[in-house]
Amino acid sequence: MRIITWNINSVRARTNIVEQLVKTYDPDILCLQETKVQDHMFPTDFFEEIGLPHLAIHGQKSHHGVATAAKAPFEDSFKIDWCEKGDARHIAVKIAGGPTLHNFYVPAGGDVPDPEENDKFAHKLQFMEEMTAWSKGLKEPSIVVGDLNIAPHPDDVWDHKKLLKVVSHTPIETEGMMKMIDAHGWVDVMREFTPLPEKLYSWWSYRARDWNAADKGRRLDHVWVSPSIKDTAKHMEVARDARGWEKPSDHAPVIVDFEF
Amino acid sequence: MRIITWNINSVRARTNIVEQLVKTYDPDILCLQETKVQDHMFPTDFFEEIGLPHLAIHGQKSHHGVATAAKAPFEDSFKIDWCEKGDARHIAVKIAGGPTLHNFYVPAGGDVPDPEENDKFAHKLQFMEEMTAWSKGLKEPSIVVGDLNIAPHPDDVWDHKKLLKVVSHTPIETEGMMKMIDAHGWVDVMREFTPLPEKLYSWWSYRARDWNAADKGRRLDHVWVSPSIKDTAKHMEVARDARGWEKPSDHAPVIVDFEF
DNA sequence: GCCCCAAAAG
DNA sequence: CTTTTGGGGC
Repeated sequence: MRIITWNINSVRARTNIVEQLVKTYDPDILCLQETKVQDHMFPTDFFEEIGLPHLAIHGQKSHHGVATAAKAPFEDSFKIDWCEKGDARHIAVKIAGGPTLHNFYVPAGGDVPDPEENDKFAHKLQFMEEMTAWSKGLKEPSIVVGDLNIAPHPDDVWDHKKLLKVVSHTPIETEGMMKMIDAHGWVDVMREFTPLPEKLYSWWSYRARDWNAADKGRRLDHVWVSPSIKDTAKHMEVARDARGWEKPSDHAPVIVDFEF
Repeated sequence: MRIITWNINSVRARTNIVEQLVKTYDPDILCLQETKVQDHMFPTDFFEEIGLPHLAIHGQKSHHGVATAAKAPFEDSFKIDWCEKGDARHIAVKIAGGPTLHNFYVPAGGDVPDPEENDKFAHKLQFMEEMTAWSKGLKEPSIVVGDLNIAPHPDDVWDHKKLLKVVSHTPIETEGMMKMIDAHGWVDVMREFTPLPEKLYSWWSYRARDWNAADKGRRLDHVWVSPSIKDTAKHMEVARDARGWEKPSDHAPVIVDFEF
């Protein structure tokens, strides 16, 4: 079973590359973030046409929004309202004969890494705290995927020192993420297959002139599994080629194959 | 010598179909209206690549804008500032070994066909008056092309009666256009090749569900020549197919072949 | 409908 | 750099 997670940066503006991803990498389940579309305007017909007719979507106008699309029906699906903000940042599905799959879009956190001065950063930290508490209490085997907007390790960014004061790689965020991982014993699947200290990125800014040559990337996207199902993950790759497709997202898809 | 006039509704948003037009219909001179781009941002490289490297452009930010592109150099080019508004609505070129070619974008005129209530309609009427006076004084053989935003004859619109109170087909506009034609003795080339009462359109609204089947068109685009060079026009067609291309303009190109 | 622009957001 | 929105224009 192949699961792909991808921050698509508007699903309606990028049906072309979603189709290209599905044709090229053939996911069984596709988890999207930043769909930027209300549920009643979601392109359901398109997902049917590309062979992923089963949808669990949680969207809002303009911002955020997540969607999980699959070849086969889910046993169940539900949303969690993190920070009681009504934001569309999470959707969970129960995979038939498999674990529960949580699709997250964690707040980016704005520019200033100070919760006193920047409400968006405070929101990001509170979101992580709630995820940490939730991780601690979580009993059933689960998968967390999505854009968590934090690159936790020095080798998850192109320049550790330069990024220590840049939101996504500040100590309060990276240490918070490690606490969240410890709270459940989450297994960082990407790093199981590409161990430290190898560089590993999933995001390259639109603003860079030549993103590929400059390679100033960050690993903002993640796939975590409960320790009890660690060995079900058989393969991982970052589909870096998709970052170079026509009208790309600034994120690359992360692909993981499981055997449940 | 093939001349094509086309309201392109943003030249930068439609380089694809400009290329398709050039490949399909191979104009020697292409006159565009509503280029919507300042001169320093005009896609000159693109026009070089498609074989029309010689440019006379008159643009402004956001609105209006005309451009005349050709395979061969012009002998001269100049602009006229109609109504002293500084609008980019005209560019003229002297064709080597041929007449002077005037490329116009006449004001659309807003919604309410009353010059007292609607400044845009007053502007349109004043523009026509200035063009009429200019036509009267014009000595050298000339060609006028462009989006004149008036469909003068009953068979230039899909429903004459329904459009009598709709800007582009009101009596004050259609009669004004006939006066302008008389002022110079302009020969309406499109109607030489497709005589009344045959229906002839060059524009179909974006808002129509199925523009082709409904066929609620108007002839807003024109090609006129001085009476002395009437017989140099050898062929005319409206490239209606272009209205159905990918991301179309709401206007179709008008093609005229000349032998100077 | 579809273009432009200006803001806000990433 | 790229997306969204809402307003203006046609």
